[in-house]
Formats: sequence, C-alpha cells, structure tokens
Amino acid sequence: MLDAATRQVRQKGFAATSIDDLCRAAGVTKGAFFHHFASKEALGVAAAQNWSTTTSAFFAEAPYHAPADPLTRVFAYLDFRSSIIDEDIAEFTCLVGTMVQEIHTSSPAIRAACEASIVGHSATLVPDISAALDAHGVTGIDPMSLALHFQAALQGGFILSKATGDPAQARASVAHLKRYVAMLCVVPNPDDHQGKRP
Amino acid sequence: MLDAATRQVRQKGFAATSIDDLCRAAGVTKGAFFHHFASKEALGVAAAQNWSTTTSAFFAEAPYHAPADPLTRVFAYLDFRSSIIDEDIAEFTCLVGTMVQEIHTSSPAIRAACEASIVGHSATLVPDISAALDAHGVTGIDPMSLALHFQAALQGGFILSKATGDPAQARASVAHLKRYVAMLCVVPNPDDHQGKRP
DNA sequence: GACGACATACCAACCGGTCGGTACGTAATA
DNA sequence: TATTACGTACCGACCGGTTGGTATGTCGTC
Repeated sequence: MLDAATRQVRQKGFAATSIDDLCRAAGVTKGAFFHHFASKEALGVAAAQNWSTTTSAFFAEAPYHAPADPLTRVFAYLDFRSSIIDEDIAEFTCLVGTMVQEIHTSSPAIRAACEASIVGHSATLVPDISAALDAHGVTGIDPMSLALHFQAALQGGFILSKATGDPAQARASVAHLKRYVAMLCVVPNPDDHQGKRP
Repeated sequence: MLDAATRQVRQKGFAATSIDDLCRAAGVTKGAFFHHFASKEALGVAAAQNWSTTTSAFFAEAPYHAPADPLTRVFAYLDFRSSIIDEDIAEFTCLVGTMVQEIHTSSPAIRAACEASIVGHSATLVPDISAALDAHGVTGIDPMSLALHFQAALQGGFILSKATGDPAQARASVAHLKRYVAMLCVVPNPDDHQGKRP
C-alpha cells in the first residue's frame, strides 16, 4: 500500500495520485484504504514516515561506513549516493523532496514529515563530516550546514535529471560536491585519498 | 493570466491548480481561457516559456554583469541569487523546477519547456564561468557542468526552504557554492576578491 | 456579414470521502 | 460447549462537489 503510494507519487506527484488508482495498484478496495488512513493527507504523512524509516535502514546498512578515516567515509557516502543513481528516474528520486514541493503550503502535516525525513538523514552525516573537518583543521564550516548542502545538491540534481531525462545530471552534481569537500580538506585527488595526510 | 498561473503553481503545484480557480484569480471566464489555451497542458508550456523570457530579461538587467573581472561577475551572480531569496517562499522559488517535478513523466511538452528554461539560463553563465576558470588556470572542469551545478544547488535549496519553511536554507547552499568557486579558483576570501590575483 | 474575441451554460468523468453492511476472531457468560 | 456480545478488518455502492473540456451564443469591428 505505502509502496504503491511511493511509486505513484514519485512518478506523478501527490496531487495527481488518486486514491482509486492507488487502491487498484495495491490490489485493495477503497474501504480498506479508508480503514487504515483517515484521509489522503494521512496517507501522505504515513508515506513520508515510511520513507524515512526504510531509507534510514537502507543507509545504515550501506558500505560507506566501513572506512576508518572519517573523510574517506564522507567520500564513500558521496560515491554511494552517486552509485545508486541508475537509469530509471522514478527509482532513484526522493519521495519527500517531490512531495514537499507540492504541499509545503497546503499541508503542514506532510511538510513536517518531509522535513523530519530530510533533516534526520542529514543529521546522520554530521559525525563523519564533523570528524573529517576537525581532522584536517577546517574551521568556520558548520557540519550540519554542509550535510544539508549535500541534500540540496542531491535534490537539485534530481530536478535536473527529471528536466533533462538524464540521470547523469544528478551524478554530475555529486561529483562537484565531492570536489568541494576535497578542496575544503585540501586533498588533491579525493579518489586516491585513504586517510589523514602526513 | 500567466502571472496568476505562475503564482498558483508555485504555491500549490501544477496538478492542484485548477483552471476554475485560475480564471477566478485572473478575473477572466473559462471561455476566455480555452480561447487562449487549447488545454491545461498548453497553459503549462506557455507558463514555462513565459517564465523563461521574464526571468532571462530579469537576469539580463541584473547588476552582476557590471564587474570587469569574470570571476568577480560569477561571485556577483551568486550574491545576486542569494539576495533575491526573501521571506516569502512562493516568491523566490522556481516555477519550472516545481512543475518539472510533477509532470516529468506525464507531460513531455511541459518537461521540454522546463528543460529549455533551466538549461537556457545555465548557458548564459557559461561565458563568465569559462573566462574565470581560464584566468585562474583551472582545468578539468566543464563550465556548463558547473553552471548546471549552480542550478542544482539552488533548486535543492528551494526544496530545503520549502521543507523547513526557512529561506535561509536556500541562502546557505549558495554560500557553499560561492566557497566552492573560491577554492576552485584559489581565492582565499571571495568577498575581498576584486580581480585576477597577481 | 464574416470573423475573431470573448461569455454562458453545460457535460461526463472523476475526485476524496462516507456509510451501511458483512465476515471473522475472541472472550466473557451461563 | 453453546450463546451472546463486541471489536476489528474490510467491502463496495454511493454522494456531493469539482475537474478539464465543449457547444453555443453574443457582441464589437473590419
């Protein structure tokens, strides 16, 4: 049910996703839908929360946490984000980023759920970013601000990919992000980076 | 008419914007609407094209073209983008970025118009970016790719602002963008930069 | 009097949401 | 164990309102 909602919203947006279509896709009746969700808005909130939990589990299990050096972990995160951008645009695109564009004024509840999802994920990056910045003596940069900038470039990359139909646009923005971090921490070639410089 | 459409789409999205509401807001009848536009999709295309022409005129007249040094012009562009992010989120947000999220699969015509708007604006930045990169001996960076990354960070910043309700989120991403360019061109403090280094 | 620029009235389809009803598990009671 | 009572899960017909879109009329202008 929530999976079907996620799929449809990512393709058509929230407003264009009708409950009838949703029920047909999920193989349930309308009665069942309104038994589980009080309204369409409640579905939106539940979908955002479900997205939050499934993606945080997905990222928690991802391999980018393995490296010992924090900066290497940050690079690995960006590489990972780049690697999961595949051919099908509706597959790698962000549910909450899509939803919040439409409903940020009309539905405070969904908006808040989307905010929690994005901010929550960003917060998980802060320890690594903070440690990497400290290890290289970088000052004047708020780790959370940089984490949010990551999400901004990612979300914007998704928009560019949707506009051009080309997933490479999103990957290109991640590449710029990686170069930004590399220069911040004064690493000449981030792909050769294995740990703290001598 | 197109102005009313722009306002409503930026607030509610394309699908949630009804033609009836639109006509009421614009003070015209439905008959007049369908006299000018063949369909709602045609309105979307026209709105995107109108957005493209009005914004390109707006940016053409903006003061960031004044400085003699190309890198200073790039910084001035980013400063300008930051300065036009005011309190009302629906006022500084991008029409085509919002529309393309919803309709990228359902309406190829609107998608193409949005792509043209974003890519077209990015292309206007290429001469300055290219000259700035050349002047500082930066190689291996495609100017158009950097221009598109600017748009990605901006669009993503808009999403973050919509999610949090805070315009400062969008400005923060522009600040990171500016720092990125400064480091690329090896300028210690971009705000002090007045021309090519000795 | 032909034609473009609108206005008015209207339509079928669809929208989110409701509602009466049903199938079924369970637990207290006798 | 049979009966009753009740909560939960679910069905699907139905509702009022809205949707994008159309058909037809009207009025000023060349």
